[in-house]
Amino acid sequence: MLISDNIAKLIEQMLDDGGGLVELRRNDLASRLGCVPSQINYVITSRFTPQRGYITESRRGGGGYIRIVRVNMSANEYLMHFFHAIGDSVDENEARAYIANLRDKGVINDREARLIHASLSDSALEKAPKEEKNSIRADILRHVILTLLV
Amino acid sequence: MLISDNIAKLIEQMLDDGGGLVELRRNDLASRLGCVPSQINYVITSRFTPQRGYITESRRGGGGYIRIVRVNMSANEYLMHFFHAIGDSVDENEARAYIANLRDKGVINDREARLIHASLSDSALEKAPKEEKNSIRADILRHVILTLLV
DNA sequence: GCGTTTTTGACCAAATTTGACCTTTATTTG
DNA sequence: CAAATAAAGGTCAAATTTGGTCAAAAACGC
Repeated sequence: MLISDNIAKLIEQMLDDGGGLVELRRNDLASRLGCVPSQINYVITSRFTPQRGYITESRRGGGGYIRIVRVNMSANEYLMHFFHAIGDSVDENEARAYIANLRDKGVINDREARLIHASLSDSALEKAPKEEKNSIRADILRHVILTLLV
Repeated sequence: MLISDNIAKLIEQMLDDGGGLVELRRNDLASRLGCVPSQINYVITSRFTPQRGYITESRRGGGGYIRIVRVNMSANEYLMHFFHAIGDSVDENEARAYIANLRDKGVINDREARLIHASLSDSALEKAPKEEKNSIRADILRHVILTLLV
């Protein structure tokens, strides 16, 4: 297992323990997991993004910290949030992140998540011209989200 | 026997062992079989296609992999009937008819039907070039149906 | 011989890991 | 109190580790 995955797993754990909120010390975490401190930043910027439903903030200096909050909204709020967050281009990984999020929040179930992913996968869109693939994906995702709104 | 056939045979073997799912490292497999890595791609794109009932996805970078899922084509008679009926072009009306049929047969529920329709609608695919719109729709529909079989 | 499939390899793209150097904030010291 | 120092966290780019693409060459089948 990758170091980054371990870092992410531990942070998720801490979020669970903290009811969706965690405040960590970057250097502690890094030395606990045997990695360089900047790798913590890498994991946070690559995995704990707003698109995946997290908000982060931090502070330097003595008593510094990194705070991560798992966003919690109603299903419709989530859908609206994502609907607006979708720009005019979404790559497969972003799509995956959105879908995983909706599934984790219980807005869609597993089967629906797989269904939506199938529609948005690179593989399904392979015939679309490269330049437009991501904007088509964004359009599909937007349509799907509208469909889910009550 | 062709190298490609050996690669395919080994992957099938791995799929058997993994209950229809395998995650492989391209470079490992290539060196194990004494071929160049790109030949693995060739085999996957020429033999492990959605049309033949396989779904693939991959990731680059550290911890990268190629994942292949083999769908159980005999799991659902109705779905397979539709799956095989899909040509390489599906217009919105045909798509609607497919979806309605699947819903009437109880293979998908109302919400799923709406979800799938959202992905296949002309409106969602408006950015796709006119000449390819219907073949992209066919690809998406195929992927969706495979997903329902998993 | 000709068209298709397979084989190869050079070059590309993406994700991760590391480390040197930078900025901000709190605390200590004169 | 102001300056110095210590204690965080931030940035960025290079190196590394994977897989992807594409086109030329070779092999195959008719």
